[in-house]
Amino acid sequence: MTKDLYQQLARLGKAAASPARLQLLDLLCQGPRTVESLSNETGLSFANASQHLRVLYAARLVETEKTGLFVTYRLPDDSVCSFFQALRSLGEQRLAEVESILRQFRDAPHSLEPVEKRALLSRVRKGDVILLDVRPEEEYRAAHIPGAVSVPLKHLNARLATLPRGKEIVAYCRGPYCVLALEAVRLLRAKQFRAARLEDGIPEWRAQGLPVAAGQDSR
Amino acid sequence: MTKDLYQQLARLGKAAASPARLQLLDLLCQGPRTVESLSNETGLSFANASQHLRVLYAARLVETEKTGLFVTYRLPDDSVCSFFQALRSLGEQRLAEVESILRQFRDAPHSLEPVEKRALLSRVRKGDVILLDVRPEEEYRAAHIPGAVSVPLKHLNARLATLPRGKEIVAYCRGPYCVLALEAVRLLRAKQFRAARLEDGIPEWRAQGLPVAAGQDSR
DNA sequence: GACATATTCAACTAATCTATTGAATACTTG
DNA sequence: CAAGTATTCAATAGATTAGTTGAATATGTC
Repeated sequence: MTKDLYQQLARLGKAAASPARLQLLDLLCQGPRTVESLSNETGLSFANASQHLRVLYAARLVETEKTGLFVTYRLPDDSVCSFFQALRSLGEQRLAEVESILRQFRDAPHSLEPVEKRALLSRVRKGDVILLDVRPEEEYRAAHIPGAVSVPLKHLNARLATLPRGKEIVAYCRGPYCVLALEAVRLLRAKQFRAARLEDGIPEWRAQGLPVAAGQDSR
Repeated sequence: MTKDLYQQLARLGKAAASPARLQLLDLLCQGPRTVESLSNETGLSFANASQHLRVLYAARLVETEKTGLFVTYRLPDDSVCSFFQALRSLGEQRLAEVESILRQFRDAPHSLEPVEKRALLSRVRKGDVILLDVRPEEEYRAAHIPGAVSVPLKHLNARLATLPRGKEIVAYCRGPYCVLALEAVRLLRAKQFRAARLEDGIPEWRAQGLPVAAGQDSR
């Protein structure tokens, strides 16, 4: 009977055994997306992305919703993202290569200290700090830190004029291993803005019991 | 750079993609063991068990220690067992087949209600309840619930005479999916003992912050 | 109904994985 | 040093997986 258990759990292990599928899961942690969007974001060919999504679907790790021509893939509940984070945590503890990658992110200049996150929220509410969400807007709409402004990295240059120079700017993206916020901070500081990177993405933020909003930018 | 991350995490996924390796990890959660012991307990051939252990070693999920002819495999730290439990938890939430297996265990007669575990400890200390650890003795020595008596299932019949009839007996083994305690309870009740099964194994017990002892039975 | 679009399927090739078998290695014992 | 024991390695065959290519399917538009 317990052979069955290991057989079933191995289904999940197999689903997690491909770099492509892990990247898809990581993206879906930020919010639901279509196959086209996932293909674009990951660089996988269309057919290949679809194939991997079917594998994840067979393992019950994703759900689908069809709207007209478009199929939207989403994570069925938090357990899948929690599992992805457990896998990543294990990697951080057991694999020097993962620790090294994380170290590179953390040693990058202008990373926010692991400050009390609620203090950050408070300063954002007071207007003392501008919080930028530099992910693609569909991810912002799915979930974002309250008070954050959506300025996708690819639009950052065009939006610089709208950013106040006198205030500190904190940028975040998909989490500890995402380069978007690093890039944004680099760009902002090159233009003499005071900027820093927040390591947390939405899943990490949510896991700490911190508040999360959704929908359009309320500005 | 983040492609690297997924590549590295996929190493861990691949290690977890085999039923045989998951069973080995599950056993090692109970304590260190030799190849021979692992082979016997899992039913894998010697060479096959060794091969899978080498894969786990390459993924940095196990460590080895050689003593004379014998190689002892162990989990390097709690993160590996925590990951196994995260995988199992995901299975419980996402796979009907895993939920069904768990249901079969929970619906078995004479399973202890998820009672306050500290109350159980108290009653064991008072001598009101006899707590039996029915795993192989080497697992008991590695770690056990304080106050538990080691009576491996295969020796239970021979040890019946030493068990008091007037007291309640609670048996536990490797965790929610282990049949040893179910079998022990069945046997005990057939001989008119008052017996029940505790679902928790040592990893589950430890994860709840409950105390764990190690070494020989102190009776 | 033809055409366009989004997605999935099927077939193929190459790579990877699993279990077995027999050999090799490392260590112990007499 | 030979023999025994525990473990790992290498080779093999068969099974499974990954990515590509082209076809098929489902839906929308005109």
